[in-house]
Amino acid sequence: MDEPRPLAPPAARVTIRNVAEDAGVSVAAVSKVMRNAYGVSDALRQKVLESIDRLGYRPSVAARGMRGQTYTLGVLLVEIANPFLPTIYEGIASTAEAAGYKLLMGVGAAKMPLETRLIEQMIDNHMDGLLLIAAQISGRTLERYAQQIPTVVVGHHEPTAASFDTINSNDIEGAKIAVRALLAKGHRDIGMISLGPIAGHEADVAPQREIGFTQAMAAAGLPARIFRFDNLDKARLGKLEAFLKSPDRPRALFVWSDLDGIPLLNMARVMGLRVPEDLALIGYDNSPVAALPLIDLASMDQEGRLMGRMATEALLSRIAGRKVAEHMLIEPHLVARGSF
Amino acid sequence: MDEPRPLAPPAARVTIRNVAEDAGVSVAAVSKVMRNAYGVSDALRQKVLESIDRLGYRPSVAARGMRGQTYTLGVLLVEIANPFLPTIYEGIASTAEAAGYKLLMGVGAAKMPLETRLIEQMIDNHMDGLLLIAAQISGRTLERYAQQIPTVVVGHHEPTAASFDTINSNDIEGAKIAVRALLAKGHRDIGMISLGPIAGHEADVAPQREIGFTQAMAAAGLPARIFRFDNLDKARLGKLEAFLKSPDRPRALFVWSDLDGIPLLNMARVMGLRVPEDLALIGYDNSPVAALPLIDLASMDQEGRLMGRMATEALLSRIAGRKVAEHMLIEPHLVARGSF
DNA sequence: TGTTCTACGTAGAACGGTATACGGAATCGC
DNA sequence: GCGATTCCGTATACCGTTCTACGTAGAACA
Repeated sequence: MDEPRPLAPPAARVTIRNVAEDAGVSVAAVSKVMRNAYGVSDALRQKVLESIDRLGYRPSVAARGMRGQTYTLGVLLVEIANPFLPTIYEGIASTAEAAGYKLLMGVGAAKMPLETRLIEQMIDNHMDGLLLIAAQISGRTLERYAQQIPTVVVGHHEPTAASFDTINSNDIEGAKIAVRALLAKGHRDIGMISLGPIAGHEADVAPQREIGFTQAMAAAGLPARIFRFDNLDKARLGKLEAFLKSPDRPRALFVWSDLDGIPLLNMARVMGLRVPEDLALIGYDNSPVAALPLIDLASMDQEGRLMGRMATEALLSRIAGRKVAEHMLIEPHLVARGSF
Repeated sequence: MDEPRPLAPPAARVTIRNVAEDAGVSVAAVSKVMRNAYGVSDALRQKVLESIDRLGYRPSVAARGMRGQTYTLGVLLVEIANPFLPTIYEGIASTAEAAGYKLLMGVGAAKMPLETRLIEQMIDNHMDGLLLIAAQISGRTLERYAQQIPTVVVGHHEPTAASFDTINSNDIEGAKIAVRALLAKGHRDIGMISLGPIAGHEADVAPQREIGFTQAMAAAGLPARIFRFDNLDKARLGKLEAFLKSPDRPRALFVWSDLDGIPLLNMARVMGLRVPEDLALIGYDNSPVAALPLIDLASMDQEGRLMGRMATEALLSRIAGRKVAEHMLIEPHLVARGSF
């Protein structure tokens, strides 16, 4: 064996200098062509493009970031397993690609310190903008970061935020739609399964849905019973089961998310309850599993693709210079299935 | 309104120079502390660390990447909706974090040109290494990229690759285990649902599982019937249904992935077939949905967390200088449930 | 024809770090 | 006590781009 060389130079990169030399022009000229900036003749552009093609040149994002744009957007996801993220991501990806932007993602795992580190990491990578999907961070912290980098937030209600945009499903209205659908089927004893009590600041979607639920029930002159189960509680499934078995549980349930709705429906059937006769259910997110015939869980659809597209468009316009914040709500709709 | 200012300077960044000035030392000294490089006294380190803390300094990844390391690993996922990726990702994330590396992800959407662009993007971002999860790219292309950046591939069999490592589940053995389990329950008329015919090069997991299936059936002296359904075919569900209805379909099925296994099981029950009496099923990936009592689909578990950890460790050792390729197989195990 | 524009192209500083070469002080070996 | 070695810290080149300032040539204008 030979000496422990310090990482043999791996196939030297083609740089802008090589292109300039090959095309017989200045480095700045090549840079201009890359950014299709002002002041390049067709003849020069042609020469440069040929050299770029011949040499297979790709600009270094890192080097670019030091002075100009990186044409990269950072996407921060709560957690990777969440079933309604893919549709949002689709909307983001197609819009970003059409605009010539690349995406790079980080996963926050629903832990705050990790999320802030990821945001900082994306700032450190000189990304041009940030898309936060269902992030848990507080609005104040977000305001601070948003002053350093154009930011758009999805799935986090912060309607008074000044330095970033928010795109949300109209969660209040969504809950009302679900309640009205249950009422229309003749149900009166309606409860809600929600998240909490810890994650309970109004920015999150669950409290918003609670508001809608409470209002819709009040409008019908009915009492609003809300049952909250902690997301991180390991015994959560057991508690949900105990809840189903309790004698005075509601006959119909609006469930804040299919994440809880699917296991609930599942347990109910296994316990021998007839759905919807003994227990009616409407969930939220319209996750793919809810659509399985064996599950057949009615659910509120959030138009994830549209949310993704709108969020990305907002971010691009912010990058282009917009300063005034935009806060948008998208109307959800009910996907009716056999569970209610 | 005022003039269209060119993006008001957003809260000037704290640079290494500010820290140096604040601590009264040279820029190089600060750099050394950051990289805990050789040649710093405790006293100096202390001063610098205090300044870093006071000023809230974070090094720019982009600037770092131009000469040194970025301490960032790129993770390329086939597609975001795949249910067995989260466990792999968990293994990757915990290992990388423990080693002081950050992660940034890209989603290939199972499209080759997109995948190559993402790999190039990660190279352009000066990432220190690449983790490709179930990428579709050909081995030859991978060899080329792997010479530019340390690379480890997961879920893609390429046992002779010289310039990158591969970490895989032992898909041949996994299929054999499933077949043996079906045989042990007395099933003889066993078929396999696989992917194809397009994606059919041996590097992918489905053909590997076909090999194991064929060998195990041959060992039992039974004929091996394989039914392939195209992944991208919009009418795929309809074809699966037609398959279930055909009179000579096998009584037991080994299904290459829960992605097909769950809809199959679902359709079977809806059609009134008894599982496992009329149709026995074993899937692959042990996705969370398979574990739902209403589904209760037996499935091969790939030890995703372990795969993620091993892949990351391999990548780190490659970054540290290892040049000889490693190819590892992890033994899967059956999670027995009521479906067979 | 001389002067002012405009369009094109270039040189060189800047970005924020890392790596290398080097100088001075303290320690070591004999 | 002296040269050699080790330890610590600094100065400076360098990474690959973009951006600013400027020079030059041809066109337009008077």
